Amino acid sequence: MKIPRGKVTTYGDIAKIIGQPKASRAVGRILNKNPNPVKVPCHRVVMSNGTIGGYAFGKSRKKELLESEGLCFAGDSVVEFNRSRLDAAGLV
DNA sequence: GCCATGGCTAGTA
DNA sequence: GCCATGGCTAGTA
Repeated sequence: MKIPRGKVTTYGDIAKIIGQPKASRAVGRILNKNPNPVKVPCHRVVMSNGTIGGYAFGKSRKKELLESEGLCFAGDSVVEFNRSRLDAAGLV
């Protein structure tokens, strides 16, 4: 919920924040079960290389949501990923 | 491309 | 044993 509209973060960054830097994959598994999608913006979590990552309702849906928040895609990659990426400090 | 990692589930006993 | 990842390495151009 600390990720604002128009910004994204990564599975790995969330793992680091919770003090378990190797748990990035587990973070994805948990987000997959998000009981309150959109409200809890799991669609704002992408891969460390700037590609879209997964989504329980399909990647295309995830892309739509992010585009509606102002992000752009080139294929499966977020354009200007480093500009839109929230750094770890922003999550604390 | 490989593999460590962590949370979970299906399937067996 | 699967997977909504990530980091590192070998091998190619």
